Amino acid sequence: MPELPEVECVRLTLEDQVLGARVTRALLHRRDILIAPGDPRGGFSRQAAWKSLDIQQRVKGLGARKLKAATYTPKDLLEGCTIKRLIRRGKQLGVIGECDPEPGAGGTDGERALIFQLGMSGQVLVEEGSRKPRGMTHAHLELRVETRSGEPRVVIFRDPRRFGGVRVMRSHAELLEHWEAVGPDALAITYRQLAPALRKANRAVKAAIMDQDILAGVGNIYADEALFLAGIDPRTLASKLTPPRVKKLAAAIPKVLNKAICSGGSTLRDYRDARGRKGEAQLEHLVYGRGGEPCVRCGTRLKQGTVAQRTTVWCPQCQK
DNA sequence: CTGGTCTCCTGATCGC
DNA sequence: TGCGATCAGGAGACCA
Repeated sequence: MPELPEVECVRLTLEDQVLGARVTRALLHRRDILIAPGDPRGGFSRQAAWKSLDIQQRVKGLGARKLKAATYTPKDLLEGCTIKRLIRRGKQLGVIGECDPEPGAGGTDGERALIFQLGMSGQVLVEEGSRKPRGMTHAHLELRVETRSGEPRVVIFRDPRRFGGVRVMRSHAELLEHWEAVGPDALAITYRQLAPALRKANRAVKAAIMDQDILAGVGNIYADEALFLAGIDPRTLASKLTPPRVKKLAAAIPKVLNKAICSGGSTLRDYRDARGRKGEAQLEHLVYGRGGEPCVRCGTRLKQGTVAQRTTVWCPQCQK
């Protein structure tokens, strides 16, 4: 379940593997993973997409369907583009492509961008070779690329449960505009940014820090970890937190995230980085997944319950 | 408007 | 060994 550290690990691996590579072909194997610009959940409704599913269909011509759909061209999925930048905000991964110049025209023909949202089970993988490996299931988008040194590689968006998706952005600027609506990145969160948002939040602090509009990047795992580190009961009303406690929390969040990045992210079930490697941050979880076990700090039995509709573990002694 | 609840989806795991 | 039930959870839709 990718949260910020896992997405950052994928980003770093992609940067290493395919920065500067040219996308020779974009293949969409499943259309309903696309999220249209401006549309909350895509130009293709999930049901309509399911009924009209065309396996291995090339992107071109999708817009001709009688769905209330945005029209996508291969270029929109970066075909003919060079991968210029790999950026991240919260749990979202942005790929910026610079398009090849049109024949006869000077300069380049602008930019295209994709945002990968991994959801629960999404992966972005880089494989050697010129096409997706045989037998790989749930590979919804395939970008065949040629690296700067001429090696064939393939970037694959794979997402068994399809809680994730790929957002099509017409330009780098549109991507940045989209991200402005998201909260500040959790890795660089400060007390000054966090405090006003929490003061207004009339709900459990755990729900508040998992709200991507308040803070981008914290999910269920690291919410529990950060709250433990800060010594705050996850059920505490966010608006009732005193400034010193918010300060503690603002410090704890980047701390747990950074630590997890250094360990390669948390692999609980199926998280892998872009090279298919597991992370090891799960070995360092102090509370997540440890309900009923003794607190590492005081030995008290860790409590497990539901907060903000999520399984939550905390120490009744250390977290008030 | 805010916050709580429902829902999407598949694979892993568990009890019998 | 097989199989149904249960659980996992990011985030948009929906509703009070």
